[in-house]
Amino acid sequence: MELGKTYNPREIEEKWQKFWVEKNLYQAGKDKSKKPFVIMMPPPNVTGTLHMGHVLNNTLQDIYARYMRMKGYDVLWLPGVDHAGIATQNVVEKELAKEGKTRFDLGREKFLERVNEWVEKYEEIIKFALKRLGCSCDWSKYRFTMDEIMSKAVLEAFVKLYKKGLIYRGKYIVNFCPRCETTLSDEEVEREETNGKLYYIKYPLIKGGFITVATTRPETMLGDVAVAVNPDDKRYKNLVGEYAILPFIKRKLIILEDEFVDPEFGTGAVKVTPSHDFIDFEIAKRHNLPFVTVMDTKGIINEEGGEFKGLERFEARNLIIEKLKKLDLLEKVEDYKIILGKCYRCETIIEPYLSEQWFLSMREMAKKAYEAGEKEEVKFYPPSWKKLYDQWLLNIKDWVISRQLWWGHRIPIYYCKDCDNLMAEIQKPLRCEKCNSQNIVQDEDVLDTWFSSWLFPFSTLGWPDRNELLERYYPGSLLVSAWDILYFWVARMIMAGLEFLESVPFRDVLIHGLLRDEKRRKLSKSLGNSPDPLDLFDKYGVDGVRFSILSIAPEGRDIIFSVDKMKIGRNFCNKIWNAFRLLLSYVEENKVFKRELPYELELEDKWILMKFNETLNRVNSGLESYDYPEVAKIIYQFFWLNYCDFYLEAIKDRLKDIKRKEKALKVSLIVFENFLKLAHPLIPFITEELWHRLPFKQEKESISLESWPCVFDINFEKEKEEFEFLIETVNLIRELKGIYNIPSNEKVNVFIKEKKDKRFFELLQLLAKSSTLEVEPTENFLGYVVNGKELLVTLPMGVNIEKEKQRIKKEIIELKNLIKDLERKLTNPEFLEKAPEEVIRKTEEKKKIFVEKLNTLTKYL
RNA sequence: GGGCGGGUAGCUCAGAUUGGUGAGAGCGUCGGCUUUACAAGCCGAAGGUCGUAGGUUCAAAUCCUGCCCCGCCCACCA
Repeated sequence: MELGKTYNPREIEEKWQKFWVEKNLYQAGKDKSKKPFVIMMPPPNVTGTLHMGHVLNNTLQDIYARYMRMKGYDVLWLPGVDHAGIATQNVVEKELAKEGKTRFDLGREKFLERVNEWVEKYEEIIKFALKRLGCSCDWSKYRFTMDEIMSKAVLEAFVKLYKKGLIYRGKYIVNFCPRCETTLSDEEVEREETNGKLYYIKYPLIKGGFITVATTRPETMLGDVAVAVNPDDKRYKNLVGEYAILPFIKRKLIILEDEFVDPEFGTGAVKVTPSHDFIDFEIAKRHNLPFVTVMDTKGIINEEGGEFKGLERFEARNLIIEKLKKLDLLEKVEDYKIILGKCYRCETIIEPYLSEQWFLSMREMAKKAYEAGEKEEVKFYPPSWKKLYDQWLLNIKDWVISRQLWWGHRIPIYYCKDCDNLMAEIQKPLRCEKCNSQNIVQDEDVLDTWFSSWLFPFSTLGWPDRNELLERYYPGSLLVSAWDILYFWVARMIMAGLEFLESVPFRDVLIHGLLRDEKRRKLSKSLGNSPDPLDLFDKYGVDGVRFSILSIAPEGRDIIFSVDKMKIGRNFCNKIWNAFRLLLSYVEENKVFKRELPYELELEDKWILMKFNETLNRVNSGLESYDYPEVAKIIYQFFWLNYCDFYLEAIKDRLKDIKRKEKALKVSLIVFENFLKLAHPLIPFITEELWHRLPFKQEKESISLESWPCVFDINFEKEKEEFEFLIETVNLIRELKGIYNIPSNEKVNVFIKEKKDKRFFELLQLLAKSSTLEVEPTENFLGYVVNGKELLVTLPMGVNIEKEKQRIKKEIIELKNLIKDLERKLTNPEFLEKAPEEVIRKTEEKKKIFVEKLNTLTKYL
C-alpha cells in the first residue's frame, strides 16, 4: 500500500479490527503463568446503539487492557450486553404501537419473542461498534444478562438471599410509573424542580366550619382518610379528635396529631392519603388508618373516586379544582416550586402507589460495602467519589426488586394454588412441599435489571459453579464507570461480591464524567445533540476520536464535548503518519535494521533518547494514577513538540547524507517504535499499522503482544542541557525573524561566547534556517543572554536596529524592576531568617542571572 | 435542609496535595511562510487585577474565614 500524504484510517481500521478478532488475539488464559488482570465492562444496554459516553468508557478500559497486557499480564476483559428491562420493553412496545398493538394483544410469550428479535439485532450492532472501537475484549466469552449462564446466577442469588431471609414481600408504597406500569426503585426516579401550584382546600367540619389543608396533588384527596396537625400547634388543639367531611366522597376524616406535620408549612393541617403518598403512608401506619387506593396502575381513577372514576389523574385534578371552586371550597391557589419524580426511562411523572412488592433488605450488605471502602479494599479514582458512595450506603433503604414487566428474569417464587404455600426455587417445583399439589404457578413479576447486573463480576464467570474461570479471574482488578451508575451498579456490585464471594469484585474503580454539549446539557438522542460515534469514526478515524476524547476529558468531571474537538486526535494521527512517511522515504526497500543503538550518537540523538526516557516515566506514572488526560497530553507533546518539531528537523541533514544516514535512521526508528508502543493503548490502529511497516524484524504478530517499553540505559544529562540551550537559541532567532519580518532564509549571524562543537552549529543552522556562525561581530550587533549564556546576534541590513534597541530597553526596565524586587527580598532580614536555605540560594542565583543578563543587554546596546 | 465539584487568557482546561521558577498548554484570533513528511503543516505575536473581601506569612493562584456566582448529588415540607 502506498503511503498517502494524508492518513486514511478506514481500510487500516477494518484490517486490524478483523485481525484482532479473528485471531482471537485477546483471549484470556492463553498463558497461565502470567498474573491475571481483570477489567469489568459496564455492559451497554441492548436498547440501542453505542453513544459517545460508551466510547470514552470503553476507550479507557481498552487502554488498561492493552497496557496491562503489554506489561505481561493475562488480561481478561469480558464483553457483555445488558437486557435493560424497562428500557428495552419500552422500545419494543413503541414499535408495536406503530402497528397499533399493545403487548397485551400479543400476550407474554409472543411479546417476548418480539423482544428477542430486537435483542438479537441490537446485540450485533453493539458488538460491531465495540469491535470497531478497537476494544481488545475476549470475544469468546461474550455474555448477555439474559443468557443461560447469567440467568442461572440470578436465580441462585435470589434463592440464596431469600433463604437467608433478606428478601421479603410486602405491601408498601413504592414509586410507580403509570406509563411503564411498573415499580421503580428510588434510584430509578429522577427528581426535577418544576413550577407547580399549591392548592388550599377547605374541608367542612362535622361540628361546623372548615379546616383548610394545602396540597400540590388535589386528585389524591379522593383517597384521604384523615387530617393531621402538629401536636404543638395551638391553632388546631380544639379540633383534634373531631371529624371533617371529605368533599365529593363524604368520608369522615378524623383530625389527628402527628409529629411529622410542619406547622409552618401551608395551613399547618395536612390531608392524609396513605395509598398515594410516602409520608402519609407512614402516618397511617402509626395511627392505624385505613388505606384507600383511588388509582389503577395506569394512573386512572378507580371506583373509589366516585364521580371521578375513569378520569386520568391530571384530568381528575382539573375537574376536582373546578368543582371545588363551584362549591366554594377552594380557598386559594399559590404558585409553588415542586420537586417532581420522573421515570428515568420515559420521564413520565411517577405516582407513589401502594402495592405488593418484593424487597431486598440492604442494611447489612451496605454496612459491609462501606467497611470495604474504609479498609481500602476498593479504591475510587478520583478519591472524592468515595464520599458519594459512603453517603448512599449509610442512608440506604431497602431495594424494591420486583418489576411489573415481562422482559426480564422472572422471579423464582412459586405459589401453591391449593394451600397458599410459597416456594423459592431455582427450578419450578413439581409438587407443593406442603400439600403435594401440582397446582403451582410462578410469580408474574420479573426482577429489576440491576438485580442481574450487580452479579456481573462473577455471574459472567459461571458462578455459582466453582470453576477454573471463577477461581482464576475473581476478584477482578479494575472497573471503569461513569459516575451516574455509582449507586445503581458500582455500589451494588461491591455488595454482591461481598455477599456471595466474600470479597470486593475489583480493587480500583475509575470514575469518569458524563459527556455534555456546549450548553452543558447531557448528550442524548432526544435532544439531537448526540452524534453517532460511527459517523465520527468515519470522519475522524477511530484513533482520532479515541485520542480526542481522552484529551478533552478532565479527570473525573463532566466533559464538554463538541464534534470540532475531534480534530485534535485526527490531526495527531496525521502527524504520526507523516513523520513515518518521512523516515520511510529514506529507508531502502527491503532493508531491515537491527534494534541496536549506534555506539556513537549525535547531540540530538542523545537528547531525544533522554526525552523518551522522561516521557516513558511520566506516562507510566500517569497510567498508574489514572490521570488519562495527562497521559494523552504527554504523548502528544513528546511526539509533536520533541520528536517532530526538533528531532526530525535536526536529523534531516544526516538523512540526506549517505554516510551519516544509517545511524540517524536507526536511532529515529528505534525511538519511533518505542513511541508506537507507548501510544498503542490509546491509538491502537495506526500504531499497529505502522509497527508492521517498520524496517525491523518483528517477532510478534501484533504490537499489542509486544512488551511495554523500558527506559534506555543512558545518561546524557549534559547533552540534554546543551540541546535545550540550542532550542532556546533557535527560538530567539525565530522570534527576531518573526518580529522584524526577516524572511526565514535570510541570514542572522550568531556568535556564542562559549566553545561549541561543530554539530551544535550545524544544528543551529538547520533549525533556525540559515543562521550561521561568524567570528565575533564588530558592528550592527546586539547582545542577548540565553540560558545564562551570552550570545551576539547581527541583524541583517534593512532591519530597524533602533526599534530592536527600544525593545531591549523595555526589557531592561522590566529586568531592573525584577532585580529590585529580588534585592528587596534578599535584604529583608526576616526572609533571610525564615525562608529555607534552598529558596534563598535560588533567589540569589536568580538575581545573579538577571544582573548578568542586564549587564550584557546594556553592554551591547 | 445536608453534601460534593467548579470559578485561572475569547473558549476548554493544567498549576492547588507539599506556599518560593518572571502564571502555563491546546483551541480560537492576528501577522508571516508553496521550507521536498505533514496547510489536518511550519514560524511568530497579542491576550490574565488567578470570582470577591479579609486573614495567616518574609512570601499566597496555592493555606484559613466570610461572601458572590455556576453545575451536580442526596433529602418526607404535603
